[in-house]
Amino acid sequence: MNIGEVAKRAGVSRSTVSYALSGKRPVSEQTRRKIEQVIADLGYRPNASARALANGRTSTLGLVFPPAGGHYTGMQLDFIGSVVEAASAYDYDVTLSTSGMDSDRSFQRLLGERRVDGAILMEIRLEDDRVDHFTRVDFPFVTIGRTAHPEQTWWVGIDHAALAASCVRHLADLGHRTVALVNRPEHLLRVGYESAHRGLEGFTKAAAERGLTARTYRCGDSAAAGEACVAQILHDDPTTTALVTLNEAALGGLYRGLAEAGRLVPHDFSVTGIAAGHWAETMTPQLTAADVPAAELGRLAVELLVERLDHPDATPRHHLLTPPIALRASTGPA
Amino acid sequence: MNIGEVAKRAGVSRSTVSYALSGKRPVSEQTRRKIEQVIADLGYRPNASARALANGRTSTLGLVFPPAGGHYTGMQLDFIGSVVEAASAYDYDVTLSTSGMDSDRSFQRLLGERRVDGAILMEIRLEDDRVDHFTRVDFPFVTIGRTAHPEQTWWVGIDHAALAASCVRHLADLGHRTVALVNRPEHLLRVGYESAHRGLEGFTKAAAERGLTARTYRCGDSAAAGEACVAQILHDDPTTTALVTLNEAALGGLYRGLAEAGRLVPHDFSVTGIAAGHWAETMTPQLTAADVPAAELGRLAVELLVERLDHPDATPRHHLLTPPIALRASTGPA
DNA sequence: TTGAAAGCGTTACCAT
DNA sequence: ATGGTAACGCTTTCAA
Repeated sequence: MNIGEVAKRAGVSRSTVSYALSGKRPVSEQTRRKIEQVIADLGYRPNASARALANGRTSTLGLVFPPAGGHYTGMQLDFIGSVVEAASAYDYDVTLSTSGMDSDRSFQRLLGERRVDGAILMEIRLEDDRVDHFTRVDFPFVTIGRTAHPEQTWWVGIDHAALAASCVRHLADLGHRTVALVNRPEHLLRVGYESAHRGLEGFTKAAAERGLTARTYRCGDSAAAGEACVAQILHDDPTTTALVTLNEAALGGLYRGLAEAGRLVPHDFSVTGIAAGHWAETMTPQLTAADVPAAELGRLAVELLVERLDHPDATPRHHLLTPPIALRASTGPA
Repeated sequence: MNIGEVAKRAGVSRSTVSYALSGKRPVSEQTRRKIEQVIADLGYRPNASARALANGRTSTLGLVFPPAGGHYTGMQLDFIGSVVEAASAYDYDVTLSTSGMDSDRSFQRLLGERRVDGAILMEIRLEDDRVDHFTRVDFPFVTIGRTAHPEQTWWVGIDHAALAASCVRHLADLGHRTVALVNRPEHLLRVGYESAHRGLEGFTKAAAERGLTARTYRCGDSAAAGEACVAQILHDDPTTTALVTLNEAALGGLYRGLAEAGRLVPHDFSVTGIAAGHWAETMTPQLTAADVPAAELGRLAVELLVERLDHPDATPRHHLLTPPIALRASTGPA
């Protein structure tokens, strides 16, 4: 059941069928109906590979996210889901590629073999070789997150610095004087992970502005690491009364560590940070946090990429989101 | 930079280049080296669309998972990640498709336009029209989870009935006499969601065998719903001393509800269920639970699918996993 | 308004 | 061991 078969049964040429389908050339009402009839009877659908070969576009987007090993966060799943749904609305498929560096196998396949028309990159680093590579070969892409020099690139992101800063100010307003930052793991900072660096920067700056005593910690992406991290914080400075976390996966462990140290949240100790909204709500007490609008970011990324694909010479655009802190139950007066 | 260009520069024909690449026909050592040289210089990679058109295979697998709306669970992300990684090891890409029913748009695209060679279906229902559809059109697929009649199909899954039953027995062994089941939401049961039904079945049967008083509840996939569910459970029968949950997303709410009711876990009340391991560990106290080996399931699903694609007439195979309960800190003597 | 035919970049069969 | 060429199924230009 290819286009030739449809043409034969409808008594027209293949080109007429093609035009009837695409509407790029007028087709008489009569033949159009005849063709539609045959198509419905046969259940014909044009072959995607042939179509891709003919017009040089695959109607597929690549979504590049880092390999497992490190656990995935809830945020990442929300991104993936929203990207797939948004892409589907524009008639694009999404193929996944796990890749940390531009040397990855599946990453090279997507690009080299032209399996996708464009790509969305997650988990951006300040200096990102994947971004450099895409830019160098002029391949259309949008990043979720931004590099150190995002001027000429297309991206969506949240303002981690502003978010971390507003967490600090929120704590300062409540009277806290000694605070800690629970960041992502050491190795992510070392490779220049954007959110970890910008969050750290915002935290540090805001703490200085408010004259707070501030310490920063790197913490593994697990409950166990979070628990250990709290112990360290309280050991280093027992007068600490609040923390800001950029580490979603450690959150449960942070709570547990505080409980073990006999610090009641929010009475004796305040916790806040950046996290996915529904995750923040599973905690007890519910986490006062800047909710990452992952679904919206995914949708915006797709919209930008589609726009870029439709207008290859458009000037780069971006969206920087600064969601407000959702006040819940994990922070209180010092 | 297509195969013709390579051929020209190497001074051979296109077919020779093709055979040098695929190894399906002997090529003299000399020309092979010359060709490889040119390929390296040009950075040539065969075009995936052309290749797919020529040999009728896309080297892409479809991964069908349900649309958002209901939040995704941690398990689902683990599946996705492991499927992508395993597929990559077999040189397959993975394209995602959100679909609840066989009528979905992106689902139809994947199938109808032959964008994928085979598919992996998640979130299986006992009577699943997607499975029926795939079977009817003889499209190669593997399900994560199994239908009511899985005899002639390829699948991987976990034995939810056995897992729920062993949770019940664990509680009975601890002396609990009145227990509750926190299941997935009403609408999922109504559409015949496998894990919810089989879990319910295993729970009910095991409770009867041990002569326990048992009640079952349907609970929304959120912390708030979990909180409400616990309130209901304790209202319906205040003598309830333990619960089994199939609902990962509600877990945080269940703990909160118990705390609000003044029931200390595990001292006054035991909680157990089926969940992803690292999720179970973020809870305080850590959840004693049957850990779903999501990563392993994803890998096995890919292996089965690849096998099926390589041997179209092989007889259906499957893997039924029954992970043991990991004893943590949320259960204790009645 | 429609048809014929030349691509798109591979693969694989048929020759030599 | 290698080359020529007809597929694969679609789009689009050129003609009528």
